[in-house]
Amino acid sequence: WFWYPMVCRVKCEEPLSETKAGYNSQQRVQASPNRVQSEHGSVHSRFEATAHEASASSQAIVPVASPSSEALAIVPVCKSKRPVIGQRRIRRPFSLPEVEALVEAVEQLGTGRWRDVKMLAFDNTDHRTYVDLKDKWKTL
DNA sequence: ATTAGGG
DNA sequence: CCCTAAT
Repeated sequence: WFWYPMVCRVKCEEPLSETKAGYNSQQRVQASPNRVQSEHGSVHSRFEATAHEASASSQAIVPVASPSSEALAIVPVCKSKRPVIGQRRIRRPFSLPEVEALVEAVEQLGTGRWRDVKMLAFDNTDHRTYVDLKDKWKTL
């Protein structure tokens, strides 16, 4: 017996139709009601998920009788088809106060310093990352 | 971790 | 919002 190393690069992804197709769609089914969208966590969990997907290749050491070629079959390691942790964040239209805060922050810091903008006007708003602020400015 | 832009 | 090449 040999401990034959096999590297599975099967990415756990859903059909494009379900994931990307449209968070714009009105009928977009909201996240399962059981997962409370606490203002916290949702942001970080997304990052963790991203970091995980980045190295989506999971390795596994599998025992095999002989180094024959047929023993190299690739077997999916991912079980759950839809990891809850990787859920796309729910849509949250910017409120008028948020827009004002963003504008005022940019007036002082200017563009290109979204990290500081976030720190200045959205330091205690977990669901808005500096990338979100940058995107919002783009929209405005 | 941030920036900067396209997806 | 997401994804990600460059920094």
